[in-house]
Amino acid sequence: MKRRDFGQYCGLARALELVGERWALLIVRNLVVRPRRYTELQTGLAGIPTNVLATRLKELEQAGIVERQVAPAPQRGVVYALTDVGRDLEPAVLALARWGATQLGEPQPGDVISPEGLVLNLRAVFQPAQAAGLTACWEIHVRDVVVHAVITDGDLTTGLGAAPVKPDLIITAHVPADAPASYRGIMTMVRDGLVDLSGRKKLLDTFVRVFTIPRAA
Amino acid sequence: MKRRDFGQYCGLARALELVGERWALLIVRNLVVRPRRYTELQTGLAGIPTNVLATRLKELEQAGIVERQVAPAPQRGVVYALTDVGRDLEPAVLALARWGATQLGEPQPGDVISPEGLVLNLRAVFQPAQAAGLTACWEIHVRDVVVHAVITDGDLTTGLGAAPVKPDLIITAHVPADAPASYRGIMTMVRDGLVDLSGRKKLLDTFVRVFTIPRAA
DNA sequence: CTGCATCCACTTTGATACTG
DNA sequence: CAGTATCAAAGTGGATGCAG
Repeated sequence: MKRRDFGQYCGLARALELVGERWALLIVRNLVVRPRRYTELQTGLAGIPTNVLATRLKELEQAGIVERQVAPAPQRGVVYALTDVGRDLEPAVLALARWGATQLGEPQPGDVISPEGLVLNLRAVFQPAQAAGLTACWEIHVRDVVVHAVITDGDLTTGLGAAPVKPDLIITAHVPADAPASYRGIMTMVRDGLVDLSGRKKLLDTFVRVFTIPRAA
Repeated sequence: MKRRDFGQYCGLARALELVGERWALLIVRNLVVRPRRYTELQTGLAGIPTNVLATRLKELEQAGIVERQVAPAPQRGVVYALTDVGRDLEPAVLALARWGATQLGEPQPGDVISPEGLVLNLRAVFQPAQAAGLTACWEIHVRDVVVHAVITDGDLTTGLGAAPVKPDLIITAHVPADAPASYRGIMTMVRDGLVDLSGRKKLLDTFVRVFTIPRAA
C-alpha cells in the first residue's frame, strides 16, 4: 500500500501522512472514548461513506494506530480499538478540538451531538489550573445521552453513561427533540441556569469554571 | 465558496473543516515561524503544487487564519502572516508534531530539512519540566541553516538565524551535502558527540535533556 | 444483521505550462 | 513575484451488492 507523503522529514508532516486524511482523526476521536464496532463507528460518524470507513480503518491499522480485535464472548464480532500509539494521539486531538471549539459558531440544523463528542469536548475544554486539588463528580444528561466527569484531586476522567460513583451533582439539560443539541448550546444552558440540578447545586459554578470554552481570539 | 463539512457540531470536526485539508497545517507551520512570501512558502514546502498553495491561502484567509499583507517598504510584495486565530493553532500543531516525531523512522533520501522544520521541532520536543528555572542560549548550525534556542527562566523562544544574544554554546553539525539532514539525525549526532562545540560545553548535556524526542509507545 | 467490496459520478490533487 | 489555466490521476461520496 503506497501512501502519499510530503517529502519532509518532520514530525508534523509524518503525523499528517498517518492521520491527516479525511475522517481519520474523527475515527480516532470516537475510539479514544472506547473501542467500537464497525457499525457503531458508521452511525457515530454520521455521513462517512462505508468504503471510506473501511479504507481508513485498514490504513490506521497498518499504521499501528488501530487494532482489529475479534470480540471473544457472546458478541463474536469485530471490534476496533486504539493501540498505545493511537492513544498517544489524544493530546493532539484535544489540542485541535480546543482550538476548533473557539471557531464554532451557532449549531446548524442537522448537526448532531454524539456522546463521544460530548465526552471529548469535556476533556478538551477542561482547565486543569481551575481544578487543582479539586475532587468532584458530575453526571450530565442530555436527551437520552448520559455522560460523566469525575475529578479526583485535580485529575479528570470522563466516560459514557452513569458515573462510576454516586455523582455530587446531576445536570439535566432539556433540549427539545427537534433542536440541534451542541456542546456549546448545553454549556450555555448550564451557564444560564436553564438546567435541572439534583445534588450539591453549588458545584454548578465549579463546573462552569472548570469546563470553559476558551474565547475566540 | 462552499466547504465540505462533517455535519457535526464538535470542536475537532470544526478544526478539521478549517485546517484539515492537505497541506493546510504545513502552511500554518511555516507561517508560525514568521510571515512569508508566496514563493518562500512554495520553496519551503518543497512539492506543493502552486495551484493548491494558492487555493489553501485563499481558504485560510477566508477562515481568518491567515492575513494577506502588502509589504510596505522597499520590498513592496505580498506577505502572508498568521492572524491571532492562526497563532492560536500553535499548541495543536506542536502536539501533532510531537506525536509525529515518535513515528518518524529513518530519513529517506530526498527528504529535506528546512529551518522552519528545525525550529518547529525544537519547540515540539521541548520538555518544560526539564527546563524549569533554567536560563541558557544555544545556536545550532547545520550546513547553511542557523537557528537558535533561548531559554529564559524555563521559557523557550526559538527563531531563525543567529541568537539575539551571545550564545552560551554553538553546536555545529557537519552533515554531508549529499546526505539527508533530519532533526532526528542531527539530534543523534548531538547525542553521539559528532558535533563541533564552541562555548560552555557542559550545556550540551543540558540541551540533550531539554530537547528530547519522546520515545515511541 | 454485521462487515465490508464494488461500481459510478463527482471533486480534489499533482504536474506542468503560462501570464500580468 | 504571484499567481491562473489546463488536464490526467487519485480520492471522496453515495448507492448498492453480498458473504458469513
